Amino acid sequence: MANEELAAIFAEMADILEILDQDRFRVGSYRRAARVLADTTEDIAALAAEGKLQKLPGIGKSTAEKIEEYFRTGKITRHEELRKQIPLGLLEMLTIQGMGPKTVAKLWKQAGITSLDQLRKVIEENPSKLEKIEGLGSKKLTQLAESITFAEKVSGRFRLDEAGAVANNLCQVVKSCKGAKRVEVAGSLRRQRETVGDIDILCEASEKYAQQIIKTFTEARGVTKVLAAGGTKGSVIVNHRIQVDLRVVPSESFGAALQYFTGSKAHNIALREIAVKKGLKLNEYGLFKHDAPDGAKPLAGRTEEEIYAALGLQWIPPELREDRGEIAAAAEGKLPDLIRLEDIQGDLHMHTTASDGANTVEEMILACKKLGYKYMAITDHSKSQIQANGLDEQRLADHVAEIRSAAKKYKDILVLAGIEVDIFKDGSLDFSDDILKELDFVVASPHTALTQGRAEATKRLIKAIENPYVHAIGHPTGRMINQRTGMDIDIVKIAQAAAANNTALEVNAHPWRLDLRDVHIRTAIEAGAKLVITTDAHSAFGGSDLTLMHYGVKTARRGWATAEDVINTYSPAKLKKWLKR
DNA sequence: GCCGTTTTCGGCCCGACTGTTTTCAGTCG
Repeated sequence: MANEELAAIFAEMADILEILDQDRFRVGSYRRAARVLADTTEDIAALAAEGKLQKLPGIGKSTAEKIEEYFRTGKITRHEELRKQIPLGLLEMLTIQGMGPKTVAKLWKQAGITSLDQLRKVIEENPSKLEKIEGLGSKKLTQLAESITFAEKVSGRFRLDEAGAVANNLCQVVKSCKGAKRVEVAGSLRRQRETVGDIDILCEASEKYAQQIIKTFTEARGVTKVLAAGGTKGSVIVNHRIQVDLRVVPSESFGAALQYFTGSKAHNIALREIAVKKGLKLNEYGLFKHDAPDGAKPLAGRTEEEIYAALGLQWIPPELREDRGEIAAAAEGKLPDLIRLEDIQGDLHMHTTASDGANTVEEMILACKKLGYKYMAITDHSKSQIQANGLDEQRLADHVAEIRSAAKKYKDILVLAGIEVDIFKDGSLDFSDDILKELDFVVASPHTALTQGRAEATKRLIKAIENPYVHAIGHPTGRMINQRTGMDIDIVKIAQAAAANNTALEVNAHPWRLDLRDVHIRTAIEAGAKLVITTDAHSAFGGSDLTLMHYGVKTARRGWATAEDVINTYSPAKLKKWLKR
């Protein structure tokens, strides 16, 4: 995908410039451009062709020219030139914790080390070679060696379910400490990004308890390494895998610290720039007058709300804090009224023992009732999903009869008889229209041929969207987080087709999927498409179950979704009407 | 390299922790 390739190129140029110790503001500009390019669902090639690249924030004349060159020639001359100026192995060295551009440059220029492999060998076999380098003592070398080993074992980012479990355990440990008041998760986990790199925990406590709380934290069960343990901050590795940072802050700064450590970094920078323009200074202790002396009383800091208010902004929900336009919206009082878990009235994608689920139709009905749902749809797999025990026409007929019979027993929940029908690679479906039209709810999903190209994949999904008997497209890209990227789709075209045909696009809530993803959701809404948030549950409770809904809701919030955008917030009557559309 | 209802030039966010510094640089978030 061009967006990601371009983002990678600008990020790499920033890295190289940093190693070469060039203008740090230019480095910052390249990094911002990289982030904006990675975030946007706009068709960059089209913008380039129309000369409209500069409407993207952070893209100016020079960057626009580079992007245009990329589409014209397939490369960026400045990028190629920069790559010739350093050994490319340095870029890999830069990814190691504790090693930044200055250290990489020193190792390269003073010791001739140009790759991670080489560095590891030198530290192991001949560390005296590095002694002459200023700033690299034995402790630093040990730390670097450990970081290299750690990087080999651990793959970058963690899914929300993995990180959430670790965070909950450690929050309990911190909460149990003497003097600990509020304990909150911050960072990308609070923003509910689809993956998180590390976990940030914040604890409200007075200064006299801080040291002991940090100590208890660094000695918690599961901690396999202590990276730092200061007076207000502790940092550990849990289970040899994931880094967890704890900050202990006093009550009067708790809101400021929560805001600060929730990020994102880009959001915070934008916020602090607003503060500066107002003659103020924002840090993790509060909002101050620009020239306030140390120890001055903050203008705001106890809660996040008062900080945003003092900056002239609506409070911004964490899921929106990505510097994707939320600050301008908050300044105008135009933030969306985001969907909440309580808005969800039913689940419209789930499986039973009829295909590959663990529970019967009636068990799923009881589980949905227990969650307070007013309606539900049972959507087992279609016949080509042989490995998932997909239903053929005859078994489907029996299954539907069973659902309708069970539904009659439960008057207080509307039970829809549905199917998750496979979308083949050409966009045709696993059942004929004659079969589909007899069903109450049809989710059409791609399960195979997930590596086809963008144009083909887009055409495929649009064909399914245009089928009059299809109500929703299930996990539209088929991606599995940290496992497979799924299909590259033209979300604008797909959303336009979905809006025109009144077909909903699924936000699959399973933390392994989260598909559609946040930026797709936002684009889909802007194009007028409706969403349906579902769990794709394969059991009633305990595992891949109906309670995963909150992940989908939070992902939808990250896509700026309101309840009105999501069909399973409708009342039963409104939903019934929508189904007959 | 970007950006502008104080600027088209001259700014560009802020602090903790570590290691090796005898007063601070580098890294991180």
